[in-house]
Amino acid sequence: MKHNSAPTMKDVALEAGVALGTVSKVFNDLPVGESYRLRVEEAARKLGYQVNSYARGLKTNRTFTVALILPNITDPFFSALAQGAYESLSARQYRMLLSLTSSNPEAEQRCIRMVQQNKVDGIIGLTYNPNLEVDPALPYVSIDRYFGPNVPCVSSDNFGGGQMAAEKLLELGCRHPLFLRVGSRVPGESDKRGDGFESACRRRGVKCDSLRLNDEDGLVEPFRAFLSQHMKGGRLEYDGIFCATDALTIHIRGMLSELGLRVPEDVQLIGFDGIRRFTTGDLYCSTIIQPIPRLAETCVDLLLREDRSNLPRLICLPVTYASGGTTRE
Amino acid sequence: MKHNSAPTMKDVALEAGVALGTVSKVFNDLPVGESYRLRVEEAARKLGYQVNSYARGLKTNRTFTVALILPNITDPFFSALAQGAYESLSARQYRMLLSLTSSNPEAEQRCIRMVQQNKVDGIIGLTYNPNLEVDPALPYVSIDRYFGPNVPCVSSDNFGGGQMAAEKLLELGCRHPLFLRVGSRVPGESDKRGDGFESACRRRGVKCDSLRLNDEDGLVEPFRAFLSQHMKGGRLEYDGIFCATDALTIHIRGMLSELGLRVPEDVQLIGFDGIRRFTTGDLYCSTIIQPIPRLAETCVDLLLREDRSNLPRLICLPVTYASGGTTRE
DNA sequence: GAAGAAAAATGAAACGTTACATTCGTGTCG
DNA sequence: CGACACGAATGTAACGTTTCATTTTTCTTC
Repeated sequence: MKHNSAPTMKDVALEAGVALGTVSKVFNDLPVGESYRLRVEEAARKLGYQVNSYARGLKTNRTFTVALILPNITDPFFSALAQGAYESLSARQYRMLLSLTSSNPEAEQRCIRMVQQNKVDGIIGLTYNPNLEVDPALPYVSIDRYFGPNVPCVSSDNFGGGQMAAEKLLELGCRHPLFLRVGSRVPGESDKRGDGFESACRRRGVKCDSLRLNDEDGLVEPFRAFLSQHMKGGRLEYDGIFCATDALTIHIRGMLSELGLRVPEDVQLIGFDGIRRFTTGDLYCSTIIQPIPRLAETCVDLLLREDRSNLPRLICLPVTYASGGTTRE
Repeated sequence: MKHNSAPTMKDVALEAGVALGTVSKVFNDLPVGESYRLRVEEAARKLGYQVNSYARGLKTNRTFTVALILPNITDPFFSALAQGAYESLSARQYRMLLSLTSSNPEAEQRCIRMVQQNKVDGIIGLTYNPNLEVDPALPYVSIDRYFGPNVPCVSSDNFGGGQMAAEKLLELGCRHPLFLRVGSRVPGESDKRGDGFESACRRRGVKCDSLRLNDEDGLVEPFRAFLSQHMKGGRLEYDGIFCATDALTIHIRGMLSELGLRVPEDVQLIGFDGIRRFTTGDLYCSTIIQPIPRLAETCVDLLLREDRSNLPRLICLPVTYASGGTTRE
């Protein structure tokens, strides 16, 4: 043993008494005479050889690494997405580079740049920056945000989910539905939740109000103000609220009960996402469930598709409704 | 423009009319004449050049990438850890490769192998496999599991936290404490929680029972059986339970209330971890809080320390107690 | 058994960097 | 005014792979 540094293919070739190219073939599962393969494998084991994927990546321009860009990893929706993406990727022998942006457009751009330097094979991104610059040669799949015809976008059926929420609420006896969302910086596919909700109400001939809370102002005060405006004789004008996310639903439920309004007796609530409780795994509220693992898997499938000539522009995955105690059923 | 492939340093050098080495210096912040630097930067911008970190990694043996190995990313404790690790790493311009193992020893070994191939600069691992083979030349920091004198282990002060729980429970009037854990495959630092608890009880002259639930059998039935054995005239023999994790605490609280036992009136509960609720951010239960961001930051610090000659063997970070409604205070 | 074809192993070139030994140019001092 | 020294740019040799044009071996067939 001469060097104390990591053994290379050359060392293995020397040890096994074969040529460099032969060693390469063995580690790439290319046809090699059985006796050679055995000798090489033996030598590699003895030396503790491991392929250097940086050298390999340099030569082949494939790194078997995909970057996942998310706002954060603590939000259960994002962590479920990451878990799903990891599982789909590792099933195909891919590694996952995780980048977190705090929903900050500059951080998003920095991530993209950093990740492009790293020469990943593709990016799955859930980003808000409206004018991200990303190398068009690098496969990119966007979650929940449509960038244009040459970047596939994967999302749940937000419109359909909104309709579903409306129909459920009406079916459960609501007469005055309200749609509630917190204002996001930038339009995304999830805005269609409200569109679907309103469309279904209209079709059923029910008037539907909507309120957009500004998260910079804090949710609490503006919502209180809104509520007091819409109280008539101690009762809330609205008897059903569709909230754009489960997180919002939880907040709203808290605020309603502080004001003495009972859920679901006085007001029924439906959320969106299908986030589940830590350890018990049950839902926080009645909600439209996004198929998170399928969402992640679809992203990976699309990203790693061999034939990239005819990719779908926008994929909407079906959602389902489930009761979680904030509706009367 | 000749190639349609990504521009290289050679292209930049050609465009700027300087030598290859000069371009390299510019991108490594080495001293270069100002006029040259400007020319190179201009050319790079024009061509859209980005450093190829695979080529760089091959040459320098540094990749500015660290692997984080966790059982999963959906458990809030792990995702908080990942978030903290990401923040500490990205502050130092490092990228994070995430590997998930499902606590499966073979998956753990596969991860290590895969990650070693990828020539990361170091590994932060929260693993259970007792005989992991990891390249001793590769910096490794273990979370919560002591591997030996040459692998630094970062954990919370589990023993101290256990003591703290005992003291709190006794102070709040408990006379018959119980320690509850679910059996993990392999010993880790977190086992000391029970040791600390028992030691503090002993010192105060209080008898302390302990129960180890086997998670393969399911928690529910064995715990029910245990409870019924320890009921005396409709009252539980134990008036305070220290659960080894918050997750367990939540389960236990559910089972107790199903049996008509009130928390905290009849039984007080203290958990461990300091997991916080989705969106509201408050605690699930009275608990010993682990300083998760500091835990993560410490791992990164230790891993990226220049001088690796004199690393601490075992670091215990201080924990704190906070009430979360499952104790009487 | 020799010649030719097919199959398989070989080894050199290239991938895009960095690092180092060279060369070049400028300014200083005798 | 020439020689020297110093700083700065240059260009080449690695880094550890893959790939492909060669060479070598093996097998057919007459």
